[in-house]
Amino acid sequence: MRKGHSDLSVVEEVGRRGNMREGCHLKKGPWTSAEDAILVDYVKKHGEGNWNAVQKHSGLSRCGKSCRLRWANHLRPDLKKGMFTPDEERRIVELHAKLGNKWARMAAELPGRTDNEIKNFWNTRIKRLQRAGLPIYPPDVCFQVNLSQEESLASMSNQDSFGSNLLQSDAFELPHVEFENLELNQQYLSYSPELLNIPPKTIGSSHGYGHLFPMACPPKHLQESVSNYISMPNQLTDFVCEENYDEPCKSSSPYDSDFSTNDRSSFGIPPGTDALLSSDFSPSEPLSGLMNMELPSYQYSDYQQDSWVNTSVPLPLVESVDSLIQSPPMKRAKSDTFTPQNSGLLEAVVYESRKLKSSKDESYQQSSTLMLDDGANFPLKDCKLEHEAHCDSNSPSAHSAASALSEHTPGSGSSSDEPQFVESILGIGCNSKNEMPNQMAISRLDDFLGPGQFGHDNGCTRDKPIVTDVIAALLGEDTCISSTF
DNA sequence: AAGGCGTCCAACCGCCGTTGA
DNA sequence: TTCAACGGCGGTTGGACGCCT
Repeated sequence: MRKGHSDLSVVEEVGRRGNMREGCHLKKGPWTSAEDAILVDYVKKHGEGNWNAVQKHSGLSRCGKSCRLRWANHLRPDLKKGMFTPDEERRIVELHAKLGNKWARMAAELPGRTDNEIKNFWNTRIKRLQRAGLPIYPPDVCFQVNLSQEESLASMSNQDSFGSNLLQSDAFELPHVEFENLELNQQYLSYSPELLNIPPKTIGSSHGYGHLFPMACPPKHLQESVSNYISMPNQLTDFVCEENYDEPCKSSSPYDSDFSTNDRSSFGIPPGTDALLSSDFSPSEPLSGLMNMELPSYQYSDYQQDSWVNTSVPLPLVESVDSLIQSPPMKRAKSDTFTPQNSGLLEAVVYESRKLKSSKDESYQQSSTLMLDDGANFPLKDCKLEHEAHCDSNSPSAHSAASALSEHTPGSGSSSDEPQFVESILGIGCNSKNEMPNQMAISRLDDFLGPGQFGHDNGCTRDKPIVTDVIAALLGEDTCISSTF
């Protein structure tokens, strides 16, 4: 019980809502110990459930809902009180990566914990990470989630020949990329946590999660060392390689040892998951302020469509990478690489005008990127619209996709969002190389468009050649880039 | 000491699915 | 089949508290 609430007000319940009857005088506000005792006594005698009867039989001036909530969150004998243990925290992160904001389901997996507790924990954690500009999922969690989801995806798609073929192939083959020259591990390890812009509380509180997260603005020398690796443009600025600074980064798995394959996960986005459908995400950008917190599992930041441009054109110059790296992320988000994603209408207009201008001025490669951009717009927009009419709103992916469509479109419907749309489908927003083998990308497109829609007879069929061209172009360049390393 | 600010968390709100009459 | 009651769930609110200046 909180202090200072002895003066509980008795309020007239409007009776319009829920199960409250009109005219009933029901208490609101904090519960007193006397009320608790009454409720406990009642439940002991009658068991849980039938909460509206509590008021009738026990004289409690509380609505059934309130009784249920009180019991479930505070009076249940099996409740575990106190701070979350490190294991529990980790479990919550994993579960959230898998389930999204399904607090009740998460609570079911954590004996003695309530959905409210977990929700509060998550929300404060999210806020903390947001402030620090950090991704919300640690790499290992992302990887685990990805693995499990890949497995379930594989089993689910047995009936779908298209998907099945993809999955039976090396759809999720992780390209082997080596970074012999990359001494990032060592370099990162040499940094003490205080170098990171992470509040000490964050670092310490999550037992390994806080300091695991990338920082928004790494130290200059780190940026410089990182900038040598143009394969990892700005993402690297945010990357902290492994869970513990005080231990060398171990290459316990391809995932762990390979930046190029794990960088998506490194930024808190489980690869091969709904996140790819729900939105583009940007590991290279902090999540600060712009992240949609509701996203199932794979919260995303709504910007960074430039990253796909970065990866779909030939390798950027080192200088440009440097400039990217050395630009404070938030500043960059509003600078010349900004997108209207989270901006106002005015910015969307400016973005459009710049895009138009650049289509005239830019070099072949740049313009080809824009062509990709625009080429992708067209068919996918059609498909998108058709899909919206067809998709099962109950399906998580459909929901995610719908979210992506709606939430990605500030001021609703700026076509400049379409590249992001494509990007989000293909999952190349954060890092186009390696992690997205061609077939996987197509598989995701198929997922997005609906089971079997892509590549089958459906409303999008007429656009398929264009779509595939776009994908091929993207992936071709992807492949090209990845093979460079 | 006091005010501002951020964090925590209990409780409420409103929507939705289920159930039973 | 319809409708109301109920219960579950996720989002949001607002007060207490602690830290900082």
